[in-house]
Amino acid sequence: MAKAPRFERQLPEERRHALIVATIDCLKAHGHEGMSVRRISAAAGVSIGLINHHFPNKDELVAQAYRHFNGELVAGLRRAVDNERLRSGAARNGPRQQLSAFFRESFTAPNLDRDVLTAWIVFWGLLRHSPAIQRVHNEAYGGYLDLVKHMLTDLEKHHGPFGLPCHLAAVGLTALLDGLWLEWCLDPGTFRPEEAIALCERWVDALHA
Amino acid sequence: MAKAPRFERQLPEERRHALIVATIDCLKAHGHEGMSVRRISAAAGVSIGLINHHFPNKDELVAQAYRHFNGELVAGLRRAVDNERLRSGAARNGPRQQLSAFFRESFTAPNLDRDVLTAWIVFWGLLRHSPAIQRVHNEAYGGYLDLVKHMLTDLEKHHGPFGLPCHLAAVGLTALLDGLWLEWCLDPGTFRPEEAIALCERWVDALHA
DNA sequence: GCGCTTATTATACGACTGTTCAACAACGAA
DNA sequence: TTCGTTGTTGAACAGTCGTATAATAAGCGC
Repeated sequence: MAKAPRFERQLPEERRHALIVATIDCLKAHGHEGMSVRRISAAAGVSIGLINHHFPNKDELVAQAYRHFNGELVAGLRRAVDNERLRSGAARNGPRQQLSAFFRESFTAPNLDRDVLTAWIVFWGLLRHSPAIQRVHNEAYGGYLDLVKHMLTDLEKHHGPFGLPCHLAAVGLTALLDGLWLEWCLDPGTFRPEEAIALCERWVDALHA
Repeated sequence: MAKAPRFERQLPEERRHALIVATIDCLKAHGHEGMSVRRISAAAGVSIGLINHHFPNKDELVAQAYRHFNGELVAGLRRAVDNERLRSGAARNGPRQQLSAFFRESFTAPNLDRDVLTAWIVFWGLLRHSPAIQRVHNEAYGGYLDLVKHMLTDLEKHHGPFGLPCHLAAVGLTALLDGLWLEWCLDPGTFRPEEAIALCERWVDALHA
């Protein structure tokens, strides 16, 4: 009877991805205390030393986890918007409907999740002092703002000019979105997700004035 | 020649306050890494053990630092609003002008400060898992929301009804304020503080529609 | 001056941190 | 089967962490 192998070798790429996913899980579950090589390696089911074999140091692992985390979020939102754009049906699926889809996606699972905020807070906390996180942030967070800005320019093209510069409109809408999302995650009892969506809808409608 | 005393005894109340202030300084300067008894005691100019003499444990010290931190913020904002209310001059100082003063105060020093966000992020990060922080949060953060809600009810009384429930208006305004403030602190290059104020003013003006 | 209270110090402890490194072993190639 | 590559392990290292504890001394009442 052949003895079972004690572990399975994997391609560096796969293993790195597994470690990144485990890192995100740990940050969502335990916040800042989850950002330790021992918790992460345990969550990934590997030994402690493997992290430093596949990543130069812990900061780089966390930075790549931030890239993946932000990428998944933006991809999910973009997918929801595209689905709305390509949807067939009676209703017209113009820029305004796409924005509504964006709002709905922002304020439903898996985005509206307290654990997600827990991870975000860890990344925000690292932003000031970790160059690796800063590098990823500059490249990744722009994608979110571009998505919002693109939808707003489309809206302005179809429904007439706003009462304020498009850049400012994007700033204001992302602030309202992030602020509502933050408030709800910090204290879900204050208001319901549908109310947050309604506030966003109202804000967009007030642009043409 | 009498030798100088090696240290100065202080009343527990004074020492506790000094330690709380040192804690806030450390959190603003170093984020989560500043939340260590060694850094805090060094910043306060005392030995390590003194913290556990005046506080049952570190969590309690941080929680009281949170209370003081939030209290100072709310007090500063309230003071700015009251100054506007009691100001003599040609312009009428009704609820609308008080809101403007509130916005100006929110988006100028010492409130609009990246270091302040650094401290906030630490507190947010503790909120999920530290009962001590939760206790303070429930009692302290309500003061901020009450302030906003009170100004909005005053405004509604003087300038006619809003197009949405007052509770929702307060939720939306605090979200917009916090979101703008968060965005600016994370990346001050995206927009100028005056633009944030303008967005808030515009949001309030759009309430009567 | 002496004595008492207690604020304050400094050390020690065990637990945890990130990183290094030598030994191990899985798995394809020859 | 044997070899070589290298993904993987786990112990060891030097730090830092929060807390407990004993020794110290400042400052007040007498």
